[in-house]
Amino acid sequence: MPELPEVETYRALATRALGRTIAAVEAPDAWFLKAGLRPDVVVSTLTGARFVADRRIGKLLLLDTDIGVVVGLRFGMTGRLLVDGIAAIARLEYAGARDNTTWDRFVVRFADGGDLRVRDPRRLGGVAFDPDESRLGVDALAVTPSQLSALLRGSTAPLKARLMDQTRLAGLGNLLTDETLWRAGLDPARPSGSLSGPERRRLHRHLRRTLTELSARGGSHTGDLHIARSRGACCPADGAPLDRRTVGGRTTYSCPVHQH
DNA sequence: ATTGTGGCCTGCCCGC
DNA sequence: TGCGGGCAGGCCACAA
Repeated sequence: MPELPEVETYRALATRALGRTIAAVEAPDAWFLKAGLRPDVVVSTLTGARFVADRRIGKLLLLDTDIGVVVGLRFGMTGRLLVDGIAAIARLEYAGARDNTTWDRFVVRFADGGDLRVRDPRRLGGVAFDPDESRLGVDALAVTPSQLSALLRGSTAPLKARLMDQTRLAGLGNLLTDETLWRAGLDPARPSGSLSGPERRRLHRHLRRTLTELSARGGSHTGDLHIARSRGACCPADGAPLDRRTVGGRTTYSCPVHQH
């Protein structure tokens, strides 16, 4: 599903859409529009405008326009971005293999004939104008060791829940978090504030490494833990049967032997 | 304020 | 072969 690496790929693809005049907008699914946005408002506002910058904070893709409005795109767990018929990601975990234009929830047509579209089978994503960027924490790709320590310190919430709290750290979803904690040898259910200094530094190191490695491999579903889980239920590191639990309200896989 | 829970949405997989 | 229940998780509203 779209976590930070996928949305970063979407952002790079969206660069193709910059500077092109918007000739038409289709918002066929009013439910997909968030924060009170209405289809007629989306259409009338964006028609004639142009995107001038692409940005990303965590899993939120931001497209600045030349009229001052910022278009915020969220992709939920099955949303994909296509520009000029090019998909940033061909197939998405959990999203199904088929392509279907009836899943296009938001389409921007350019005067030159191309288009930008959000294709989301399960409709868990959304489009908003001027999303509140201050509600998102520091981006997981940019977080410093001291920032990570600060957001963990003093909290009794499970480590996994804290790392997935988008208001504190933006970009990690279920798969990336499980993979990072598995690599760092940390129990997802540990109280966040219980980590020692060395453990926090270890977590930071593995967070960075996991993000860059999985991005290079092709996405948040390419982690060693995730791949192993689909084959069997044994830890790829030490062969122990993996634990399957609910932590922070999410299905969680971890190794009882090397994660503490 | 912080932490926890349930519901939204729908394609797909499994068992009958 | 068809059917139905359960599952997946990002995000938000709401409860404690």
